[in-house]
Amino acid sequence: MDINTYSVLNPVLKKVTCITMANDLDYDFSKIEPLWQKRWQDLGIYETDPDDKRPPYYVLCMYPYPSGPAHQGHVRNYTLGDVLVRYRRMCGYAVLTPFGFDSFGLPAENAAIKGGAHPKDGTEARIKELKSSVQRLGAAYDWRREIKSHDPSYIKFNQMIFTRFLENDLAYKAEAPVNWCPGCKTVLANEQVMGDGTCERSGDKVERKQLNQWFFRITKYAEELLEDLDGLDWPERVKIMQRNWIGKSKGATFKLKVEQTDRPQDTDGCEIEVYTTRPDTVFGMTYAVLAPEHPLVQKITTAAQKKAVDDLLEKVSQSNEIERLSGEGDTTKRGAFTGSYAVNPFNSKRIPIYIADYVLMGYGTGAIMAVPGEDERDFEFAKAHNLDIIRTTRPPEGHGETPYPGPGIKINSGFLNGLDVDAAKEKAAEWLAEEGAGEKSTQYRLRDWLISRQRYWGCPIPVVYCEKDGAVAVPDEELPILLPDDVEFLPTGESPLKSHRGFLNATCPKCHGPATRESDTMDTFVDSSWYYLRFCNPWYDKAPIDPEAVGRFMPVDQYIGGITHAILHLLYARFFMKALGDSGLVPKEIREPFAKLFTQGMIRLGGKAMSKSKGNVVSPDVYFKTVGADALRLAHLFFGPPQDDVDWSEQTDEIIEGCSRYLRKVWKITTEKDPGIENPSRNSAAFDKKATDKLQKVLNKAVASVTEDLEKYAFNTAVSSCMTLTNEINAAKRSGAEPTVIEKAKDTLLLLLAPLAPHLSAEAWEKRKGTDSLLHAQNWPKADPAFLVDETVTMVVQINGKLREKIEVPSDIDPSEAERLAFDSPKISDTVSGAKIAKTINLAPRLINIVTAPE
RNA sequence: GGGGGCGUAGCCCAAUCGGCAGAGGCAGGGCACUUAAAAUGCCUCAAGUGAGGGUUCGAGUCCCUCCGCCCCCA
Repeated sequence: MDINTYSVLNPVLKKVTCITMANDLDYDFSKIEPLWQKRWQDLGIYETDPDDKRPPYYVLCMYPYPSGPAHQGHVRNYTLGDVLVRYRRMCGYAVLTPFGFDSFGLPAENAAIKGGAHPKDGTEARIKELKSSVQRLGAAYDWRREIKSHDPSYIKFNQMIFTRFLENDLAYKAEAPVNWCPGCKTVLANEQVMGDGTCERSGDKVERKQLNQWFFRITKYAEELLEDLDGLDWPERVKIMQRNWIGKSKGATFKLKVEQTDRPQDTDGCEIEVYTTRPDTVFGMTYAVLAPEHPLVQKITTAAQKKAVDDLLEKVSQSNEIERLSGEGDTTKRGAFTGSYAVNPFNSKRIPIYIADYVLMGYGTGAIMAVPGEDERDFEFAKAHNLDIIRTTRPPEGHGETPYPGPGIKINSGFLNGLDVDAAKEKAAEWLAEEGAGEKSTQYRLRDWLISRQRYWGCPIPVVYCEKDGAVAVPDEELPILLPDDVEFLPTGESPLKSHRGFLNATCPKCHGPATRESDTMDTFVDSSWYYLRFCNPWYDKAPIDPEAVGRFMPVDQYIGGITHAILHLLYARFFMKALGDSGLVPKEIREPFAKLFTQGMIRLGGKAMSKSKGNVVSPDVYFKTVGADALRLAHLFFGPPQDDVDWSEQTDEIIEGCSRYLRKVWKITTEKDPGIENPSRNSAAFDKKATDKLQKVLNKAVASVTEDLEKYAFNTAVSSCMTLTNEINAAKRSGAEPTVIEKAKDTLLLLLAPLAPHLSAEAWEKRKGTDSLLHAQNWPKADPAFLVDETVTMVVQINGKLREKIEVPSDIDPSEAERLAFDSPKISDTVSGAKIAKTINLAPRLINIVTAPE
């Protein structure tokens, strides 16, 4: 036996961790693991074809961005997926287990700007690294199906989908405010804007700017996206996040006439449409507020107020939404009077019109009626600007001066007086409809999906602009539009496509005149919104998606990924499923892509999620070398419930070492020669019956509980059950249990470990059964129910809920007999004698609780 | 500010429907093996469940309040 100590310098913990291991010459994981990885690949046992007769089962881990070698977050994700793949395969399913790379995206381009490799070369190198760590982990994939977003064929079909969306009015171009960094001269995604409103790269103050951009009409599906959540087997918190994101609210819209301006000729007949979720509070409206971006602002601002309004507009243009809605800062400086008034249609009262930063143009109508008596923010604003405050709901006793948004009886509300809030909402909406002044209205917070990116490393949007025909889609036969390779990456912030003549010069498909190509590329969320469909048949060349293969494999039976994608990716993919169906690209019946979702917990280090961008990555490589992939995988499963976060620390290294130790123990037990088997002269009568029975019981219970645990993804307890069985095999050997049963227990242990520690169990199995028998092609073991029930159980006897006695009773004991036994036992009879018994809770054979009556 | 989650031995975590607080691991202690150590095997130690209140015959589990940590939205 060799002993090696490896020193591991953990760059973030700034600490040297020693991993000590003994190399049992037989269990040489560094040889076994690559060998089995190659064998599974060569045998193709995880390759599934459409004509497979077994029932299909689609397991998918989220499409990773190739950021280089894997880190522990990847390890966890692919380990969870692989356990399910191998388990379902042993249960008799034709498992579809593809893998691919979300290979477009900003980091590769930023690296090129900083003087690194061309995004294409850099990305391909990163893919190689990630793929190699994933393969070294031993996760089973059908690599024939590999997809990369930047493959010309994927680009072609991505562009085709865009064209179909354009034809079906699901894609359109419009002006939209974007985050603009004046330093980088580029548009930023929301997540690139820091909390204080500065650019994450240059630190410049981010501005809002209007740009003409491409959108996908996801709002068309707002209601369906909301309703279909109910039928999904997803974590409730993800569904809640999506519901909140879609943000459905019911209310009413109505118009306020604008009056008393200093330019009546401009504003005559001018109206402001407002949206409210509380039409019952209309009589409490004491002012109205427009968003600073509202088109009527300039028109209704009087000469006297112009300076105040312009100052506010200037201030607002420099702040982002988070600042605007945060409620911090001096409220008096966050709004300005326009000098004009509006008329409340309910009571014909004249109210002042303000503009304020807390009203956003993108939500509702961009204008609100302000009810400071019932709304916190309106209240603050009214106080600061000395505006009237009228209550319209009677607050509970002792509520004080503050606004009261809750339920109650309407007051100060004309014809709504005396009604409760809900009835008043209805009645106010009815009144609006009768008067023709407004109507009931449902609003969604969800906005259309802006897919334009002023960047190089993404899928080009297949459109050309022609002086005569305007924006024209590139015909399918001219696709793909590929990115030119001969570009320079300069830190100007401008996409190199914008100045690449060869790329920009195009011919209009309609008039064949000169045209300019669109230089924006697509958001990478587009690529990841349909890759799971392409996986069903990645060889299909007639269309982006093979409807037949999709019909067979979709929806994804188990989708696995991080909670970080709870909103955007999952919502976009759900939208795509519906939009692709309505565009005729997939069968219309499949409306949801992911039947079941599992969100794994984060791996954290230094309080942050482990990721390359945060610079706190711990590579699995050192563990592959020191303890092997199986031990690392087992530890990831054993850390705790897979949905919980894990803090990477010295403790995790200790757990990994413990798992390594455990696997060496398994190897020793399952591969050693047992003398009992070799010596046929010993007959079964000589063996310890009790120890044999005990092993049978533990063995079958382990099968039952591991199966149950795998079904509910309690991998930590599944590992624990395997450890219990292992310990029991050792105990059974010591106490002389029947060798045939011991050998059966060893076989079973390997079967149970097959999904969890695949390499070791496969090798040990082969040593036991010969090269013709492949562990991972075996059937999943079944527990014999005869061994799952115990003949006797320990019955607990309580007095007033406190444990007083334990009695061993037959498990099928008659309840009255059990009660008699309980009362007859000395400890109980001593305590209870003389006391009055109020009642007895009889849960024989598990528990009896005797409740005494107070004296 | 709103929404969601978590809190059990020194540590990571178990605990079906509310029914004996402990399955497993790490660390600690002891024993065996060894010239010795490592490795291995066996044995052993440990909290009353963040705090307070409520419901109940019985609460880690259900309800309320508070504390601490994390995530999402604003």
